[in-house]
Amino acid sequence: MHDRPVRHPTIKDVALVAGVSPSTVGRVIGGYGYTSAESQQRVLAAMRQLGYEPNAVARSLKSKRTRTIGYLLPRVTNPFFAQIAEGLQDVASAHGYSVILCSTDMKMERTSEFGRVLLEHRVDGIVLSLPGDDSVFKLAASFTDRGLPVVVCHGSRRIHGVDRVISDHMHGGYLAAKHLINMGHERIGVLAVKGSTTSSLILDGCRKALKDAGVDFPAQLTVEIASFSEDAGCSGARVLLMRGCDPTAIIASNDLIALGALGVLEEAGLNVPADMSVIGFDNTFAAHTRPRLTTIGISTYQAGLIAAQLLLDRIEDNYRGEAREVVLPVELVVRGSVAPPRRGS
Amino acid sequence: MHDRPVRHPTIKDVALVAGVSPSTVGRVIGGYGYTSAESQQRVLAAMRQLGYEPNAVARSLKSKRTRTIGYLLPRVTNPFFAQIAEGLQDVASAHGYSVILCSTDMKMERTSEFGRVLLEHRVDGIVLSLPGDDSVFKLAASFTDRGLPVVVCHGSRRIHGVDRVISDHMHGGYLAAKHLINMGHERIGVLAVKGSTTSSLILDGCRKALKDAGVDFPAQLTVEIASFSEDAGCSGARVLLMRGCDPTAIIASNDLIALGALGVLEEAGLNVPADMSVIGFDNTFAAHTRPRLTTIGISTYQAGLIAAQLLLDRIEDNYRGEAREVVLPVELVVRGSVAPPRRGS
DNA sequence: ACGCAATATGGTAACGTTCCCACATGTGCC
DNA sequence: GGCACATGTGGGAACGTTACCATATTGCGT
Repeated sequence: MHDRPVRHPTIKDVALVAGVSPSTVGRVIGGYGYTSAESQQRVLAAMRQLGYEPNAVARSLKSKRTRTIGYLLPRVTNPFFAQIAEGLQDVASAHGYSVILCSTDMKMERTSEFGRVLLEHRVDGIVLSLPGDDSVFKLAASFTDRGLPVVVCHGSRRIHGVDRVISDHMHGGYLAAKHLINMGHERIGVLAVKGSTTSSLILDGCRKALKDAGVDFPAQLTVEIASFSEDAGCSGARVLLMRGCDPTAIIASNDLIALGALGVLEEAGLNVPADMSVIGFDNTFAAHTRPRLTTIGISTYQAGLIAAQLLLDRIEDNYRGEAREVVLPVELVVRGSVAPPRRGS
Repeated sequence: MHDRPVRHPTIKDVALVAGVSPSTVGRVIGGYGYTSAESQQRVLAAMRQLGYEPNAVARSLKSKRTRTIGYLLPRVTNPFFAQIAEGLQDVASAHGYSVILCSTDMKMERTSEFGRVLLEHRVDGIVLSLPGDDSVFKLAASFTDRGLPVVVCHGSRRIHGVDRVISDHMHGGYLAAKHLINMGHERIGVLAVKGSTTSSLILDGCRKALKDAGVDFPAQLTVEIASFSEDAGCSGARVLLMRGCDPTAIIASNDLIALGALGVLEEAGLNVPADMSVIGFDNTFAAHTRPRLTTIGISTYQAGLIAAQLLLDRIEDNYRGEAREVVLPVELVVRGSVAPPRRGS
C-alpha cells in the first residue's frame, strides 16, 4: 500500500528493453525520420510492456508548448459559465488540449494570482469570462504582452487586439420588449445591473422596441440593481413595485434576477402571469421555475465552442490577423410567465 | 500586433542583468544556501526589470512535481459537481496547486482518454466524482498503480486503498421519510435510480424510518428510474401515479428528479403540497422551484474542500496510512413542498 | 570500380530549472 | 601560523524529451 516511489518508465527504459537507442524510440514516437519495420515493432512492444506514458512535462519544456489553456471565470457554480466551460473543454480536448479552471470568485487578488500561475505554467492561451473593469484590461495586457493569445467570452467590453465572443444582448432586449408589447403591455419595468455592459445593451434593445411601437418608457420603469443575483432581483422588484409606476410586466437582466422577482411578486400576492408578466434572460434557470419563465436563450455552450476555436486558431498559428468579434444570435423562449395584461389595469 | 515570438526571460537572463551566476539567482529564488544581501537585491531588481516568471514546466521536470491535480466528473453543468469543483479549487489554489477540469459527459472512451492525458501531464493527484461501475475501478487502478494519490468524492463505492468523501445519504433518506411520517403521511413513494449506490442508501434510510414508525412500505411504492435527470423524474412520477398505490408524498433521489415530478404533478392537476408532498435531495435546485422544494441538504462545497485536503495530505506526504473515509452529515431543509396529507384520502 | 542517393541508426546538444560540489574568502581559536 | 567553520560564489550534472547531425549500410546507375 505504501508504494510511493514508482518511477515512470522513460524513453531510455524503452530503448533498453527494445535493444535500440533512445533516438530510435524518439523517432517511433514522434513519427519522423526513418525506422525499420523491425525496430518499430520492438519499440512498440517495449512501450506496451513497460506501460510507457510520454512525459508531457519534458515534452513541453522542449517544444515550448504545453497543450494547456486557462479559463478565468467568476464562478463555476453559475450555470451560465459552467456551460461555457463545457463547450471550451469539449473543443480543447478534441484537439488534445487540457483546461485549467480558475474560478476567481470575483476577487481581484485571486484573479491576478491566477494570472500569475497561468503564466508560470506557460499555458498556450487563455479564455476570459470576467466582467470588464479596468483590472481585467491590465490582466489581459499581461497576457498579450507576452504573446499569449487571449479570447474574451461573454465578459468585459472590447479589448484592443483580443478576439471576443458575445451574444446579441441588445436584440435580446428588443425581442423581450417586443413580445410584451405584442401581448398588449405598455408599462414594462426593467431590472438592470448597475455598470454592466450587458444590462445596458438589453436596455437599449428594450428602448428600441418601445420606440418602434410608439410606447412611452419613463425613467421610473428602470431599476438599477447591484448584481446578477437572486437577492438583487428581490430588492429590485420591491423598488419597482413601490415606485407606483404600476408596471404590468418585468424584464430581468438574467434568470436569477427574475427568480428573485418571482419570489417578491408571490409574497406581494401577485399572480404570474395573470397580474404581472415576467421575462428572464439567459435561460439558465427558466425551465425550472414555476411558472416556467419565458426568457431569452443565450447559446452559452456554443459560445464556449467558438471561443475555444478562435483561441486554437491563434495558438496553432492558423490565424494572425486583426481581432475578431463573433456575435451569437439569441432567441425568445416562450414559456408560461407572460400573458396579456389585466384589462382596465 | 503580430508579435508572436516573445521569449520568456530565464534565470540566465536574470543572472546576466544582475551580474551574478545562474546558480546565485537560483539560490535567491529557491531561498536556500547563502547569498549576500547585495546579490539578493541585485537579483530581485533584475527579476522585476525583466518581468521574470519562473518556468513551472522546467521546475516540474526537475522536481517531478507539477503542483497540478486532475478532477474527473460527469458534467460541470450539474451544480452538484460544480460546487465540489469550487471547493476543490479553493483549497488547491490556497496551496499553490492548479486544477485540470475533466468533464467526461459519462462517456467511457472520453473518461479513459482523460485518464491518459492526466497521466501524461504528470498531475500530482486525482479527484474522482464518477459513478461506480467497473470501468471506474480500472481507471482508479491505473492511477494508484503508478503511485498517484486518488480521492473519490461523491461517486462510486469503496475502492480499495482509496480515500473517499461521501455524505450520509442513508440518514438523508431517514430524515426525509421521518419528516413525512411526522406530518402524517403513510404512503410514501420513492423515485430511486437503478444501479445507484446513493439511491439504494436513501431507500435504506426510508425503510428504517418507516419501520421505526411501524408503517408499511410495499414494493409498489418504489419506482426504479434510469438516471438522475429531470426526464427520468417525469417518467418515474407518471409510473408512480399509475400504479394505483395512491401515495400522498414522494421522495426523489435528487432535486432534478423532484423537478420532473413537480412538472408531472402539475400536469395531472395535483397541487403541491396540498394534494401531494414532495421532497428532493441534494439542495441544488430546491430554492428555485415553485413551490420551493423541501429537500436534503448535501455539503457539496464542503466535500470538495475535504477531498482536496485529503489529496494534498497524500501528495505532500503528510499521510501515508490506510484509506480514510469521511462521511459528511446531511440536513433536512424545510421549504414549501410538504404539508400534511388530505384527510380521508 | 565509383559516386550518390535512400534508408537506418546512434550521439548529442539543447529546453530552464534545481541542487550538489568545489572553490574561494573571511573569522575566531588554539 | 594552522585549522575548523561559517559565508558566499560559480560550475555542472541531471530531469525526459526533441531534433539536428554524423555515421553506417544498403541499392543502383554509370
